[in-house]
Amino acid sequence: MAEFTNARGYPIGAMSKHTGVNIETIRYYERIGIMPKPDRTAGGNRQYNHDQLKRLSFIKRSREIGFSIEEIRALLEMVDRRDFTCGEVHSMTVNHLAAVKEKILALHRLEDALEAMAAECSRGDVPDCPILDTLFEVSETG
Amino acid sequence: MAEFTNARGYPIGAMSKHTGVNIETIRYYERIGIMPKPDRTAGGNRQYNHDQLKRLSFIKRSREIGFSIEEIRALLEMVDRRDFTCGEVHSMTVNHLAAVKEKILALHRLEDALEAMAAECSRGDVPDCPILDTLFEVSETG
DNA sequence: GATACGATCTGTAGCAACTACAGAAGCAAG
DNA sequence: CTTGCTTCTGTAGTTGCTACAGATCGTATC
Repeated sequence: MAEFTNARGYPIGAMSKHTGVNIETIRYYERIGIMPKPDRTAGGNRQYNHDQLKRLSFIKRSREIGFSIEEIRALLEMVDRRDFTCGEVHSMTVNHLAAVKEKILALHRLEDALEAMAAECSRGDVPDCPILDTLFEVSETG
Repeated sequence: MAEFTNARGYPIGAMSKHTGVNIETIRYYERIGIMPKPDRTAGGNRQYNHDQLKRLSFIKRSREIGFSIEEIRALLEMVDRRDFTCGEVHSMTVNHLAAVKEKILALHRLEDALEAMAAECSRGDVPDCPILDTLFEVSETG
C-alpha cells in the first residue's frame, strides 16, 4: 500500500495495477477525454492523484456494468458539473437495464434456434447436414 | 419476383433487397473473400446468379445466429470443398451454443447488479446517489 | 558517475464487422 | 438526350480497445 500514499502521486503502472485497467487503455481514456491530463514528472511521466484513481475506478466499474463510453462520459460530465440528481442517474441505469434485458431475450431466442438446429442433426459422418440446409434456404419473403 | 428470374442475373441492389444485407456489406463480403467476385455487365456493374444469392442468404442467417465471419468462412470452405460431415457442423454449432449460454449467464449477473443498484436509489431530486457512490468506491484489493 | 534494466513515452496501425461518405459512371424510362 | 436512380471505387469513420516500434525516464547497483 506504500506506493499509493506516495506524495509524488501514482505512476501509470500503479494506476493500472490498482484498477485492473490496462496501461494503454488509461492513455486511451485520456486521449478521448474521460480521464484528465495528469501532472507530469520533470522527465515527462504521468503522475496521478487519488481523485484520478477514484475516477478511473469509476470508469472500470461502469464498463463492467456494461455502460458505453458515451454513457460514462455523460455520467462523468454530470458529476464534474455537480448538477446531477439521483433521479437522472437512476433513469440512465434503468434504461441500461432495459437494454440488457433485451439482449438477454435476443440471446434466448438464438439459443432456442441453435438448439433446434442441433437437435435435428444426425451428427454422423454423412456429408449432408440439416443445419446447413436450414442456413442455405433462400427466403421467399423478399 | 420477376426480377429474380432475370437471365441476366441480379444487380447488387436486388441481392440486398432479397437478403436484407446492406449493399456496402455485400461488397465488403466480396473484399474479405466470403462472397465470390461476380460477373460484371459491360459497364462494370455486378451481376449475381442464384447460387450467389443462396450463399449470401446463408451468410446472413449465420450472422443472425451469431456466427462470426471467421466461423462462417470455415463453414463455407467446408461446403466449397465438399468435404464436411454433419458431425463437424454439429460440433461447431454446439460450441457456439455454449458461447451463447455463457453470454446469457454474464448478462443475468449484470442484470442482478443493475437491479440492486437501481433498488437502492431514492430516484429523487437530491444531488447524491447511491449508484454513483457504488461506482466511485476504490477497491482495496489492489 | 556509469550502467543496466524495467517503466514509460509518443505515434501509429490493427482488430471485428461493418457503415458512410465523395465523386464519377452506368443504366433504364420518357 | 436528359433525368434520376443505381452502382462504381476508394478511403475513412465507428467502438473500445490492443499492440507494436523506437526512444526516453527513473532508479538501483556497482
